[in-house]
Amino acid sequence: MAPRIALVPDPHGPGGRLQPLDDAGTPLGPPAEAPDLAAAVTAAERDGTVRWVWAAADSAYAPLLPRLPDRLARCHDLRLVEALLLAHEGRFGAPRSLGAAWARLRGLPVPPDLPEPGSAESDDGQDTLFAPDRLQLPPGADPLAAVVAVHAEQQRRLAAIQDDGARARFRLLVAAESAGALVAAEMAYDGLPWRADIHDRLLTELLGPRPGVPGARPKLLADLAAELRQALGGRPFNPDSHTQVLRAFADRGIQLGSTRSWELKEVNHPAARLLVRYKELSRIHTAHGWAWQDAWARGGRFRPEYVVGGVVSGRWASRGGGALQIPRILRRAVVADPGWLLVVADAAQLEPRVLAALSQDAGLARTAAGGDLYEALAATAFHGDRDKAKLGLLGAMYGQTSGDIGPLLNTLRHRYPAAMGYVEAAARTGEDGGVVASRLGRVCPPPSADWLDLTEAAETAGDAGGRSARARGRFTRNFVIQASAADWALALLAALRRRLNALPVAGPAERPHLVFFQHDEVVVHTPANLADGVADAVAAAADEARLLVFGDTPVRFPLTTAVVDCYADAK
DNA sequence: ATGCACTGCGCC
DNA sequence: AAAGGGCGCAGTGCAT
Repeated sequence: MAPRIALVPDPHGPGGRLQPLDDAGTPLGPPAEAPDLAAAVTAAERDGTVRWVWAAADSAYAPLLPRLPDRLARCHDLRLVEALLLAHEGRFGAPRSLGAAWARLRGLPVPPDLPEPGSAESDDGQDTLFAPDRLQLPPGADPLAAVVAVHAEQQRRLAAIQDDGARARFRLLVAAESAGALVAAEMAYDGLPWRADIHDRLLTELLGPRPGVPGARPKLLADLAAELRQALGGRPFNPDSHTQVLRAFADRGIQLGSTRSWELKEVNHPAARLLVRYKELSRIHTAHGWAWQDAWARGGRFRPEYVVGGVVSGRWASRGGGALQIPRILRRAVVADPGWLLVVADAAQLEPRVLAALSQDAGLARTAAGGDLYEALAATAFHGDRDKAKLGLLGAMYGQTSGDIGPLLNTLRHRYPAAMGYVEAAARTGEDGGVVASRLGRVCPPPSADWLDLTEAAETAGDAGGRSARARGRFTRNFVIQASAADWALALLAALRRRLNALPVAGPAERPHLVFFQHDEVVVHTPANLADGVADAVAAAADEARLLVFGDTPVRFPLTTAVVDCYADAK
């Protein structure tokens, strides 16, 4: 049984080609033609655990999903791994497609990555040098040979990492990132249960009935706009226009610095209250209203596209539908199918726990060894004031210096020197133009050329350089934490996915599956009778992630888990 | 008509 | 004196 198999689907039709490999990526025997790729893949998975090697999940796995009875166990996603390796090797942002990696290997001109479909620069068809399949291989190149060659080279680059611990962690990152590719493709395929009728009822309550004319302002929103106009003297203006709003308020003698809602909330005038309400409702209408439902949530499922590694910190991004910004109020519409339940689990206070584990600060680790970290922190260092403890720690992690936070930071520095030293060292590295890395070795982007110009000129050109340096310090300070939290979350996803696939079920249609993932929170859609088992699996996966990513640490990463019908009932 | 910068706000 | 990290998306207003 080959431990790895390179896989290339035929661009048209159900077939493909397979090439068994050893762990170093060396071919074991000749390639095989598979007239039915899904059947061949399924048969290979029955024989034993395979790590599938492919150019990218969206081209190799997504088309296969509808035809697979079971989900694949493991993969090595060349595009994602290429990006991790390039950053690790100090070549952040170099093209990462199969064709680009292959061209680098052969010393040929490297094709740029294609812009994402749907993005502004996306303009297919003018590319004659490379095939328009996003792999960016030149016409005539053998995709399977390229996959095999690039994979072997990636394995060589991974093996070349000198430090044993760093190499092991980076390999874990490669496996976890690749597992993320599986999860993302599966979640896009399965979709998040979405009750259009409930969504519609919520919108109608908040905004009034759906306007007959698309784009028209719903009744309650129009009423609010009219009230607002009256409150400001009756002259018509567009409440969506910042400049017109500022002018309308100024005409009544109210000087606003901006139209931000936190500023409006401090203005003692009826119009300010109305405008805040208008903005809240208008946002729901424009961002998650009927047009959104038509575009993204049809057939009982919300189907966004997830972008693994879309954020430099390793967090996921999404394309379309604002998947990672679903307003809390609309979570009412996320309801399990009849006979099914949602298991919703989120990591409590993930980032401060990550800081405690990263820095190995004994004192902070003690506060992170159990339940409420902020409570424990408050009891130890802030005379029981939980708000202060939370504010101070968040400020330390974000690089905040404003407000009354100075004394809190001083307390933290005194009590938790290792933890504060850790983030401050990361900030200094960033201010000096260096790069930092997550626990598993995801490396942050280097400063831009503009940044270097600006900071080098700082002494002569006033404060802009210094301000820019401090901004980069805040970025690297936060990066080490946010990216290490993303490491942990990816490990959690991978472990949870494996555990879900191992649960005994009557058939594929009865299998619990991940339907949502948002930085530190997962949602599993499961047949009701399996919900307890799923909850146990999530808890076990969280502890497994802790051990994998942070090893022997007293810090715990507890989950808040709820088994519910409706997502909105989870909190 | 289309692109871009900017503002503002939803989520973590 | 002020100084909070990361995103996606929609709307305005100006430039082309």
